Amino acid sequence: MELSKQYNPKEAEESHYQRWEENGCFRPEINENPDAEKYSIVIPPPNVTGSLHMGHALQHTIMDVLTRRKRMQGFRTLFVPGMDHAGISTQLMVTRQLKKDEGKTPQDIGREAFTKKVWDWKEQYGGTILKQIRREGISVDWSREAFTMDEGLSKAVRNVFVALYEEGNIYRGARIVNWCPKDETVLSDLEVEDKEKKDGKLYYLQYPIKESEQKRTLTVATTRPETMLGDTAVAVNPNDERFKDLIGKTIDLPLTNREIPIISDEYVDAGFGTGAVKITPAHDPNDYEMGQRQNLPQLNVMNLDGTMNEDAGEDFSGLDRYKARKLVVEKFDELGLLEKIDDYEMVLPVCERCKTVIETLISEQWWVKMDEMRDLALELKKDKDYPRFTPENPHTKVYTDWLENLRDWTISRQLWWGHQIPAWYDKDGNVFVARSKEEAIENAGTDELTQDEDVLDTWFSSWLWSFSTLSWDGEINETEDLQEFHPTDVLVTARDIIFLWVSRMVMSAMKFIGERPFDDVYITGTVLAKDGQRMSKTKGNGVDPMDVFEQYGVDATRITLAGSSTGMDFAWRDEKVESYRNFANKIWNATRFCLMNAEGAKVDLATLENAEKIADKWIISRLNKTAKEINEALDKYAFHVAVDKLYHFFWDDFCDWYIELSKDEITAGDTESTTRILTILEQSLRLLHPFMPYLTEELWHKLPGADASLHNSAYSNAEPTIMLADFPESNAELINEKAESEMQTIIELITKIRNIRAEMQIKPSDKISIHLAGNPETQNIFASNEAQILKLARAKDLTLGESLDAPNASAKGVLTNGTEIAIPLEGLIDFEKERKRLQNQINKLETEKERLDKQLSNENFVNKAPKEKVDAVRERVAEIETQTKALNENLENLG
RNA sequence: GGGCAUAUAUGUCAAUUGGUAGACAGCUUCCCUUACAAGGAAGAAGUUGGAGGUUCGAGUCCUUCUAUGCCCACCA
Repeated sequence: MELSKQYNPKEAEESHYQRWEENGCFRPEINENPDAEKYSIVIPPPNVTGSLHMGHALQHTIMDVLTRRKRMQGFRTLFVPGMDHAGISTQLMVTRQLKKDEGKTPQDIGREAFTKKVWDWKEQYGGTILKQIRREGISVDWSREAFTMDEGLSKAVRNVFVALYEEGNIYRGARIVNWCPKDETVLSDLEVEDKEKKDGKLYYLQYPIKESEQKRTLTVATTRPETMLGDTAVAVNPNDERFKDLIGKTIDLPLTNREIPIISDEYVDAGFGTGAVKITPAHDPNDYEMGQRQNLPQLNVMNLDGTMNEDAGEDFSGLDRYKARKLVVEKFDELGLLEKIDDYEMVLPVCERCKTVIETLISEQWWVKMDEMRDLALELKKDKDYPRFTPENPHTKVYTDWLENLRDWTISRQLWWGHQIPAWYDKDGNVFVARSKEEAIENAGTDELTQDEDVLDTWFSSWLWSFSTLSWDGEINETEDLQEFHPTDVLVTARDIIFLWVSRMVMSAMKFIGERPFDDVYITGTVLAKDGQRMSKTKGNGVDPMDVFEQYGVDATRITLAGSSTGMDFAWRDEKVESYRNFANKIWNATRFCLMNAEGAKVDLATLENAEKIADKWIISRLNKTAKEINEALDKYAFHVAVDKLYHFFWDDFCDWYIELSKDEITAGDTESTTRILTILEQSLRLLHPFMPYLTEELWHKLPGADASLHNSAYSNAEPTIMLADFPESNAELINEKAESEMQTIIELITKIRNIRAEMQIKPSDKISIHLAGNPETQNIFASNEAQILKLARAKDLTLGESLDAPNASAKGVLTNGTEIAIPLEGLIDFEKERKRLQNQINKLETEKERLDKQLSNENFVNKAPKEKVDAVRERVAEIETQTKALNENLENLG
């Protein structure tokens, strides 16, 4: 069988996924071991809007690496896929589409028709996402795919709502809220973003004080003059001497016919602005609170679309808020009451989705009291230390701090896309919260009921995700999946939803399941654009993972992402994927080489245990050590360490040294050697598989002897696939430090000779002679590897002895263990060049020795540092002395 | 305003508990050697942002400064 010279990812990516899926490899049921430990992960459901971005690819890769390794280790694994209906975003997008296609608004076509359109939209774009998830190669169980609007998950939402309502943890009430005038819905605090406004203004308005003889005024400063129409007081600090006499007096509020009191409140900072604050309880959160304290009336002057209402007065009613602002300022100017306008940099709250500046206003909404659930989550962290964050810092602290300051959660949204609130009203406005309309009718004793128009916040369904995806719906509370897979093992997600989602999942699971939703939380870094900026559509600096898949292959992309995953943010670089694309090609070609010579051999694990030669013992030791390091790294979520070890093991140890050292035997068809190299290759492919599933599967099937007998025992009856092969664990007995150090000496020798050849500009085609002088043990090592040394150093003969037997006209060198090297160069040697070369090496060593001598002459170091550190320095000094001595002699002998 | 993180070779990033700094890409020289030029061989390249301190020893710990980023809170 002959492989092509280059790896073509597309071929490998074409068929395997479908086969894995059809064979049930992604399902936990494939595991036949009744006692298998379980491992489960639920995917953070991507929004049905848009498509997957690099952050998804990163998270998904990491979850899949974890899952695939555990599966190979024989765990009963479940990786649940799904999507989120993403209320506001989706409604926003479909609304835009509707406007574009038909020039209509949702109201024009009505609730039913609109939601149908959203479902169509969901089918289309959701379908794209599902395709993309498949392309990523992640081993999710599609038979358990979930969507937050599914029947079961919706039932869970209703039951949770009713349960919380019945115990008084959900209530309806008018409070000050964040309102998006464009989307015309309430937003929770977490859905509001800050936006810098550089050209902001601070307006100083003079308010006339009633019954003051000299027409005194009190100046207030505001960034939102239009809200003065809703002012119901002016507040000053009680200790502010300037205004003490004014407290209790009243203001004739311009542009209105209202009279408002001047009050005192500790909240006012006398040192800021004018020291007097206009108070608008209906349109500012701080003013709202002061209003509550001081019993001030709330005057709502705004409509829900951001225009002013009748209470703003005739002149303003119906005006857009910004036009109203302009008009208020103009009128104050006309009245001679506009003191000044200052430039003022400020931060404006905007809607996270549509970026419209939000308004704060009073509105009747549904709320969840979080106190009890918050305490459950805090106790879980305090008593059991769940969930454990990676990286621990800063997430643990941020998480607990946030919980400690948690406020009630606004859960209603004025949208049509989502779970409609299970509350019904009768003619008199009495509310009946129930699991269904029938139940509500029963409770109300009438069927003249109308359901609450609003839907629930998207997060009110996704906060149940860890268990609602395992078939819990609030009626069936004990499901097999729940029993088996909850709590899940780890949640892998991005930083920005720790509060929105992670913390809420903990609270809901503690409340409704009575246990944590996951043990660990791995927070990935952000994938930044090449320029180090955040990727964004507006900047156009985004990189689409699908394009990268197309160009470099899925596997190269996956291992790039995993290799970059230190928990820190990192900038995306095409060069990085390119080097892993090359790595994939390297793996392909190494396999190609092995297969070209595999006649009569097949994978046989026994060949790992009976190695005689140093090189074999060495590579087996390296393999086992690498397996150990990879397993340890993955246990700690140190993905970059695992990738680094794999890369260097495969490329440096296996390809550059082992294949080269074994080449003669392999090409000669020595069956034991070919069997062994195939076996080591096969083990390497297994280690690589979680990162590079397609390539490794493609190659594995080409290996003779790769069949179901290599599966983990939990999968003996499954169709052969590397994804069910036993993941290599490290066998401590096969880690051989002696072989590693002997091999190191051989590598050092060959490298040294190559270095001499390069520096002395010996042509690659010129075969040299090598003279070596060293202790008997070293001589032995070299003697038993003579053929390989000759080949890799491009030499014709090797002379070994206790002392050097070579002409003066030789290039010389010395190894760390004191072994001397001479390469005769009759006529070719440039003595001046050689002298320089030797002197250079001596200088380097002496610089190092000077530093070490200084350390050793420091009594404090010798006395206080650990003995092994001191000994190591002494040993190194001894090595340097031997080497410099030999080099100096060589230098002298040059004449 | 508060909190946190980051600053290491030209670039992007690593560096387990403090033990004297590595990878990839790029660069220089040589080689199409029968797995791979998406390759092989050999190299050059860093006062670890600045300044102090603790320590026998600091990229790592402490203080401070500078720059950048993130989060939280929002004084009108």
